[in-house]
Parts: sequence; C-alpha cells; structure tokens
Amino acid sequence: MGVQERRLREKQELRQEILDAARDLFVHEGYDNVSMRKIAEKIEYSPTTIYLYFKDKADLLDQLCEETFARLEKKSLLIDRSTSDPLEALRKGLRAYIDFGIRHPNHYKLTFMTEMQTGDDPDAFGRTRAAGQRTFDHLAGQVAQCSKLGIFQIHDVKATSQILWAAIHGITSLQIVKHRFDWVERERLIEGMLDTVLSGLGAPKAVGV
Amino acid sequence: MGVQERRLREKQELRQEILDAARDLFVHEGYDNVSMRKIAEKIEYSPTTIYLYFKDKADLLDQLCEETFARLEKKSLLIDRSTSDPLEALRKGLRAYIDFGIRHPNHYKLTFMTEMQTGDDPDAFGRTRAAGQRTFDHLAGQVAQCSKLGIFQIHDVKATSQILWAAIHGITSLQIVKHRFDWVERERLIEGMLDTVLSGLGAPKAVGV
DNA sequence: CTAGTTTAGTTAACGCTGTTCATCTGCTTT
DNA sequence: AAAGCAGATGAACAGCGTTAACTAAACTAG
Repeated sequence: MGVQERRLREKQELRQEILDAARDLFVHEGYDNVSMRKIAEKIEYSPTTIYLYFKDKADLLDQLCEETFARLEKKSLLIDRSTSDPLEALRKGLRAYIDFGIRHPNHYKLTFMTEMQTGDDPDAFGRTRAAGQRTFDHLAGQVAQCSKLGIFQIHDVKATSQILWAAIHGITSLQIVKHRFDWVERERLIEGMLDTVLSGLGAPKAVGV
Repeated sequence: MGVQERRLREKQELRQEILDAARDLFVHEGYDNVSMRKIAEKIEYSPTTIYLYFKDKADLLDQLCEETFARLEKKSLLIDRSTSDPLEALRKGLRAYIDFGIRHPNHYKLTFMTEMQTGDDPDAFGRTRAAGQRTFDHLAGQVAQCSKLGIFQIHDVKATSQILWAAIHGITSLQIVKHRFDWVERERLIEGMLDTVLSGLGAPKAVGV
C-alpha cells in the first residue's frame, strides 16, 4: 500500500508549492496585487487547481499568517528561556517583535496590517486568529509576571498587554509604511518608546527621552 | 454672461454630488467594496462621467481624505482655543485623533496604513500627505509647549512627538484592522494608553491601568 | 483483464472590477 | 441655419475571484 502514501505525499508537496509561491508573491508584491492567476502561473498549474487545496484566496492568506505567527512565537520562547529577569525578558520580547516587523515588512503587513474581511463565514481566518491569540497570551503572561512581582503598578493585565501591543505595533507599522517621513534615528525612537511606555507602567527607569 | 457662470456652477454641483455619493459609500461599505459603477448608479450618471471630474478612484479618495482631515484640524484648533492647560489640550488632541480614525476607518487606512506607491505620479495623494504633515506639526507644537513648561521631562521634542504619534496610531490602526480581536473595553484601552504614555513622559498622573 | 469509480487537473464561463476611447447629444456662437 | 464645443455616454479592454462541467489518468472490484 505504498502507492497511496506516495500520492498523499505528492498532494502535500503541491500544496506546499502553492503556499511557497503565494508567500513569495504576497511578500514581494502585496496581497492585493497578487491574483490567483499569477500564483497559478508561478507554479505552472491552472488557476482552478489552487481551489482543490485551499478554499479561496483568503484561506491562502490565513495559512501564511499562521506560519508567520509561529516564527515570532518561537523567537519569543527562546528569549524567555534565556532571560531570567521578567522585565528584561518582556522588553526583549517587545523589541524582537518590532525588529521582526521591520526586518520582514511584507510578512508583517500581511499579518498585522491586512484587514481580514470575513464575508459570511464566521470561521474565516481561524488559524490566524488563533495564532495571534497565542502570541498575545504570551505577552500577557509576561505582563502578569511583572505585575505579580510588583515591577508594574497596574490592576488590569489584559488592558496593559493590549496597550503594549498597540505601542509596538504603532512604531512598527509606521516605520514600514511611512518610510518617507522625516523620522528621528530609529534606534532612539524604538528605545524611547519602550522607555516611555514601560516607565509609564511603573517600571523603574530614568525619565526623559 | 450669466450663462457661463451657471454652467460652471452646475459643474461644481455635480462634482460635489459625486463627492457626497462617494463619501457615503466609502464610509459605509469600505473603499475596496465600492465600485465606480456603484457611485455612478447612486448619482444616476454613467460611470465614465466621474472621470470627467476626477482622475481616478484614488483621486476621489484623496479629495475626501483632505476634506476629512480639514475637519480634524478644525477640531484640534477648537480644542486648543478652548483649553488653557497645554497637557489637557494635548491629551484631548490625541484623543480626537484616535476617535477620528475609528470614525473614518477608510480615510484613516488610506492616509496612514497604505504604502503610497508613487509609481509614476509623484504628486499622488499629495493633498492627503500635506494634511498629515500639518497634523504632526500641530502635535509637535503641543509637545514643545509641554516641554517648555516643564510638564514633560524630555529633551527631544521631535522624538517624543513621534513616540506619541506611534502610540495613538497603534491603538487606532489595530482597532480598525483587528476588529474581531478580544479587546478590552475601548474607552478603558484608549484612556489607559494615554495615561501610560503621558505619565511615562513625566506628566503627573496616578500610575496604574 | 476488463468495467466502473474515484481522483487530479483543466477549459470555459459568469459576473464583477477600473479605466479608455470613439461616439453622440444638445447648447452656444457665428 | 451651420459650425463648434462641452458634457455625457455605450461599448469595449484587460483583468479579477470563483464555479461548473468536463477530460484524462489511476485505482479498485468482479
């Protein structure tokens, strides 16, 4: 019965080929500027073949976003393991998030800046939402630890985590999209933001950007 | 020569009619979900007529963005005039920015969340860009005032202004794009962000979200 | 070994989209 | 009345996401 296994493997290989092509095109040209026909042309299959492996174009995006989240999550776990001080671990995690976004602007745009409009399917982008939730939960865990240890003077871990997320997303997305703006030196901007927001939560830090 | 004037007036009236229809549709259905044909149908003209008054669909949105930004600018000036405390004025201005973005997500998305690819037309979205720069300059002015009065302990007005901008942009854009995320109550999130970041700059404020 | 069924992939098509161009209409001027 | 002209349009182009019907190959059962 090795035949069925081979066929299954070939199916999965084509599936991966489609994902690779889509990621490459999405990342280099932007989701909206990539058509199903372009993806099909790249893999040298008919456009309709893609629909045998993915529900629609949004489904394709969903899978790729989940993938991106997974990479970020892995990085975060590595930082956690190698950093004992919770505040330092949190700060490094936030910093890693920003760096990741700036280093992979198109992945970031795809994942965090593309509006995922769900037609009438309530399960649309389920993978991306789940992965994003995990990433956020990880951040929330770090914030909870800082709160429990008295490093932060806060009483709402969830709200605080969302504030932190918004802060680093603000920096990251603006740096990506408004690259023609007259920015202050990037390093100073990022560290200044982290200083400001962490000290605003009560963490000991010299005031003054 | 009242005839030519009447014709000119009628032209401008139709122009305004197109803008009104486009604004209504963009705001309620989203830029991407509105076609030129839909706009044309609404004003009971042929789709091609719109091209006699606007360069293309993006031009239409550019005009609307400028228009809406003018309203934001007006609001900011009103706040300034009616608020003597500079910190309070700044805070209200930041708040107005966020509310503006959430109330006009499509205008906001175009202005601050789309990479304005100036393919062969360097003046594309010129109106919107200019309005955005004015908005930032206004913010920087407020920050400078707070710094001069010793409300903020900072030494880089420009960096601080960019941090504030990034913070409120983070909140605004995430609220727009990730509207299915499990957000904390919006009011608490926004006020929490403002508390955090302003106190992080040295402004007197009870710590603790 | 053949007949029937499943599978993988394709072709053609539908109903959209933004945009362009040649054409037509109705008013103004000569 | 004739000519000119500005404003509006119908038809068309090239592209889009997606679906339905179809073909060809491979597998399975008798």
